[in-house]
Amino acid sequence: MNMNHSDDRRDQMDNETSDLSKARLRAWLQILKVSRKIEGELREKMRIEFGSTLPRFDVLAALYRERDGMRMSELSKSLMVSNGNVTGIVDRLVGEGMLVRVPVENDRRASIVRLTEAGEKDFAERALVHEGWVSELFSDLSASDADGLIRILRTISHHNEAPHD
Amino acid sequence: MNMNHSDDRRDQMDNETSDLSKARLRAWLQILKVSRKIEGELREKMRIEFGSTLPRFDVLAALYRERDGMRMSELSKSLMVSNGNVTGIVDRLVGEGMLVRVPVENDRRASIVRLTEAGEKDFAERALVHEGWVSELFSDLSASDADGLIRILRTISHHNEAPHD
DNA sequence: CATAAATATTTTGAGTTTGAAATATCTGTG
DNA sequence: CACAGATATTTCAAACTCAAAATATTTATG
Repeated sequence: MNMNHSDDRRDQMDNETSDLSKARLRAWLQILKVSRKIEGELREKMRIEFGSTLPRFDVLAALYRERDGMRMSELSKSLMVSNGNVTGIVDRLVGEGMLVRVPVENDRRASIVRLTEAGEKDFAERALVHEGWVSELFSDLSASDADGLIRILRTISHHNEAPHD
Repeated sequence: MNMNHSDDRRDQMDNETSDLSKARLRAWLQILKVSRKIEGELREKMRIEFGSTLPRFDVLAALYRERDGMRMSELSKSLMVSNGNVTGIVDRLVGEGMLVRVPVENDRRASIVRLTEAGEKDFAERALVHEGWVSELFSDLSASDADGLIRILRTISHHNEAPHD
């Protein structure tokens, strides 16, 4: 009966802080837990089976989807890592003969990175094995739960989308 | 009509590879995408608001839940990172006056790491702000979707639990 | 056309991360 | 008690990661 505006707001905050907010925090911590666990498993398998690493696999995967190659900036945006980071990974993959840097016509600042023939062939094989690993690690995930998971995660991604370009 | 055993198996594999297996791979990629995006946001906020980092926050959080302190090995197991990693993070947090290393009675190999009074106070404040950030980043996540997400992710965690110790 | 601003990439320095090796200590077996 | 193996932690080298600074080039503006 004696509630004023600040009481209202405080009560609302308290509820949010102790219930929904906590549930979201738990959800985030669970996402973190699963992604760390799975990344750890995949990293070890990559190392043992392919003598390679996850970041390299990610770069190869991005370039396998874009057979005409990508610019460094496109690559770093697509992988959500910094430009400087991609430089190092690509350097190593070039050293391994998986990638080549191709100069861009009419823009000498930029270069296109693309898979070599060997890189394409190697990655195609690795991708199949990788998919098998993931399916195994997620073998308790039914088709409907997979769909549910994707739907829920998309609502989160969309909210945190890069401000409209 | 003319199917033999190997045909059966191949068809089954093909179905799994092209359907359930692909759905699970998509689910994994979506987990990865969300966790990278959210980690990036939180990293930036940590840096700007607290002049600190996520790994340090994670260590403080683990020790805030265990006020009597933890051993280095417990800490690294709890955070799912390597021993050597924790050593460096703890070194820096000790340097900042947030943590202390306390020798363990009867075992001179080990030491217990725990929050200092200042560390406890600082972290308590940061944790509240952090929870607010997460709730904001997850603001499109309803209570029931948060619960659904947690349930599904738990089925994945449990499958990949450390082999019973 | 000069040149300021924008863009693409690399370099740099600090921090994080791993896996393996090294160090120190403890425990169990003879 | 000796000492082999187990355990706890640190050290190490290589890789990854970021944010900021530096470099090179292009574009737009006066």
